Amino acid sequence: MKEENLVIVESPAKAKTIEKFLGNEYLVKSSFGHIRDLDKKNLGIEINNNYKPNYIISPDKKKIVEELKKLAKDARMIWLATDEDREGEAIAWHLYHVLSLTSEKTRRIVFHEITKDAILNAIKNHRFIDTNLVNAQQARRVLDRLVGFELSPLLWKKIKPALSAGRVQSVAVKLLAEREREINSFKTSSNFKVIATFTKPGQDDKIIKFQAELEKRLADMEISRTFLEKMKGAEFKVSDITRKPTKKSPLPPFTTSTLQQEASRRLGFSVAQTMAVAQRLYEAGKISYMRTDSVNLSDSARSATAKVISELFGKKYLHTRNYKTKTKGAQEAHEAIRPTNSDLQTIQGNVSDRKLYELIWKRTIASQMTDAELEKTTIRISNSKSPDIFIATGEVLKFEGFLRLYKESPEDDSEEESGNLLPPVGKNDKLFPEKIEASEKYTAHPPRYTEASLVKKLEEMGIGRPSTYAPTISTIQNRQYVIKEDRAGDVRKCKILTLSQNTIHESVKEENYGFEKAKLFPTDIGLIVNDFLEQHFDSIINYNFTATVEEEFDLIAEGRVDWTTMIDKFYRPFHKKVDETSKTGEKIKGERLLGIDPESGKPVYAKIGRYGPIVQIGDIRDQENKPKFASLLKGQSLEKISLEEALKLFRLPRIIGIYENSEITVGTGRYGPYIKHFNKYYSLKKGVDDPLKITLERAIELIEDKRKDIKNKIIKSFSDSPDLLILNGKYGPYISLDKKNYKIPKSKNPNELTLDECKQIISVSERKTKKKK
DNA sequence: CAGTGAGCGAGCTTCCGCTTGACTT
Repeated sequence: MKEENLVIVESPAKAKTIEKFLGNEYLVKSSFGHIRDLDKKNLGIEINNNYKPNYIISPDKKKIVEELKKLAKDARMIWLATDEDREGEAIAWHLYHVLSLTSEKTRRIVFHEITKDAILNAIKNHRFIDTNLVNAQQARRVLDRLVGFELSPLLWKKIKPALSAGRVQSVAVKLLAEREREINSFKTSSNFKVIATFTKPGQDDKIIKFQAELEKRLADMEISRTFLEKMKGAEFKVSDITRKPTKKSPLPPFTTSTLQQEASRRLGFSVAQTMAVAQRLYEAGKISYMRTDSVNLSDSARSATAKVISELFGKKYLHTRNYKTKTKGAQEAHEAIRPTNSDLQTIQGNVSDRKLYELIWKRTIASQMTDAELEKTTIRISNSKSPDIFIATGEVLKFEGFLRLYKESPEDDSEEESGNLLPPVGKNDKLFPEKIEASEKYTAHPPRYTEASLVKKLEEMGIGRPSTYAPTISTIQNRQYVIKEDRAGDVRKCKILTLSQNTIHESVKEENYGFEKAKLFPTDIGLIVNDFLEQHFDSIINYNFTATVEEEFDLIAEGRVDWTTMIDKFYRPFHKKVDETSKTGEKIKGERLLGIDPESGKPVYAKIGRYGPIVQIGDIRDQENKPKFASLLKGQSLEKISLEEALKLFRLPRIIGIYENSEITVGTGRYGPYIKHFNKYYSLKKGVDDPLKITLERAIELIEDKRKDIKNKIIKSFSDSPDLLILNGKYGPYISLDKKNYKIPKSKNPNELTLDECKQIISVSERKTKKKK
């Protein structure tokens, strides 16, 4: 009798696992997350009916809901086993109503780990749906909808269509905008770092070389020179030695956010890629659930881990521990991300799957290993000519502990890098400097965010959830508030003064700096939207907003505040502000006057145009001479572009030469820089070609490349009908005619299609699309 | 994937959190 008991969880993979634990009088099904949501067609909330939410069954859930309805009807008892957090409670509540359940045949159960004991225990301790917690979720949902669906249309009206704003995404953009401006206003300075290289005879007459750094940095070149002059003929001795034992503890097992960070740092994964791989591993039963904010391991997982450590490394390396989460607002409905089978060090599968799995395995095992023990030695070195002190530090690993398995940073992996090996010295030992070098060091601006470091920051601020980190990062890129890219660095000169053999030598070293790899840059639109929101809706995108409303959601969950009262208090002033802002002022274009064009005497502006950032010579109101426009190039921004750079852009389009008796021109259009030849367009390679500098040779190369590509793309053409082509596209072969594309049935070989067959495929598909309409 | 412009004004866009597929022309 499988129909006796119906258990509903959120994830199908979880359902499969649980079914194994429970006897066959239990049928375990999943809801695939939320089954209902606010109506998307309008606000989905009846403002004047005490904020009554208008829930509708999500289109992609209709099938599963029908199935669950049927099963629930036949079952004797329904166990709602969704996650024990706000969202999980709401899912249970929606199920209860949508499936028309009754309190007699419904039980609410919860467990935080998927083990037999945990589940049987949950069944014993069943309860009923917590309405207060459900109401806290409704408040969360309604608030997010109100903010998103009132602010977004305001942006369409004031800035441009299809933009968006929200409690989470707008804060993410704000973080990037603020950091970018910090970087723009950062003034680089330099000072001099002084390093002395000493030699000391070690065991077996081996000479040990080691370095010591001057305790303070010197302000400039002249001061450095004076200092080195003073060091000529100075005598050095050890004035003090300290040895201090230190410990390094392992990091806790992975949460969604820390997994994303480590996979980014060590494997170079984007956050979306990490989640896609983790999802595969989860569905294959290799790892526990990958969307979690908990660092907790179940008792059984911990003892399995302990067994592995004892077997692989011995008891000496075992130190089981419980980690406590420090994350604000963590709901801890699941375990940490861990391997389901601790014995499995690696898995079959593609490279990414294997690498991510091994990372998870190592981190989990290491979390239950002993601390690493180190000894840090500090040698202070004084000299006869000045009171200044040189300091040499070195670290020796006494016991590797968890480091045997999991190095803290990728750099730790290279053994010899671990630096300065110090010689055995005693107090008052004399030391002889081989050379002393003062080299110029520049201060660095605050780092730009990567996808992963932005997630980390959001998590620290308690904004967003494990299930939304990756989608949020995608959203701000899709809206083109932010672009992820590499940017070329620059070269600068570092002055070096070297004292050796009693003479001072001056040299210059070139240093690369400022190279950015896969960093997030706010775009002009991102900055303008952010400024607009900051100006009018600071209270919403303020870093404290989420924290404050979370406190209120907690009060609702405790039954101390009515959720509609809370929403009303928020909505009234908010909506008033939206109305006011909507009425006043005109479109925001981020316009900036750059200066006067020396040729025409007209003003030059930078602003957002219909298709993105542009520069403009002349006024729009000038009826006789319409203004001239030019698009900004990649890497340029409205905020930073200078008059000189702007004027250069007007040199496009320009003719760069003749090829095949026809002019080649270079310009920039709405899709970026291009070259034009015979009325055909060829895009320039992003990040490689500069339209202001491109040569005729390179342009011809691009034209020939594109011609080759087109040739390779054509599988078949017909002389009777030159417009009809069989092409090789991203999704395989297809037929192209009059800018429309048609799918080739799987049964046909594209190489053998005749013209008549093609025409038939086209007419069949035309008929189909007509029918749809 | 193809496209390389700049006041005609239709109808559309959008939030955050739960969870996985379908299959591109």
